[in-house]
Amino acid sequence: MSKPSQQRSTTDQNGVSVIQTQAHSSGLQQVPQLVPVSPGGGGKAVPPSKMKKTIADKDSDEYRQRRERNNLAVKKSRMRSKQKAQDTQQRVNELKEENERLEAKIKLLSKELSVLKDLFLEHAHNLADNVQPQGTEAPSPGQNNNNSSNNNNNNHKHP
DNA sequence: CTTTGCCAATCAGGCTA
DNA sequence: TAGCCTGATTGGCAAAG
Repeated sequence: MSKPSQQRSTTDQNGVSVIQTQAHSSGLQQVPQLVPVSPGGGGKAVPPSKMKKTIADKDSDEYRQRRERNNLAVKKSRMRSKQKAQDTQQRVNELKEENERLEAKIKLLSKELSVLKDLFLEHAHNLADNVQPQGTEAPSPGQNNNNSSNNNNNNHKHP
């Protein structure tokens, strides 16, 4: 939205751009960047000794192109950073929802287990009551009851 | 106060002599 | 392997909304 802030630019038309970077009031940074500019424009590095000559050659096309590329890279980088943050937040929300679903499932299954336990215990008690009627002792181990007509009331029928 | 844009410094990885 | 090159990242600042 906002636009050029720190640069007063005069004529940015055909390569000839006079852009003056406003010195930051704080004066903390703005150390001139070493911009390698080779005479032939080959793009090759310039030895440090010659570099000083071309320091902060802010009027050069080389400089402007470099700035423009960097500005694009900055935009790209910050967009990615933003996207990553959004993705992370979305993932957090998804995991929270999944957690809630799983908690609900645990609750349901616990309830089901409780009901089944109760049924089992009730059944077990009924069995115990039928196998050992009141006032009757269990037969002694060595004494086999060979009476076939005896009706033992156990419900243990295995089909 | 937040957003947007720019600048400069620095980092990281590929390339070359 | 050292030095260079370039895109990516980061911090600071200013202006606009």
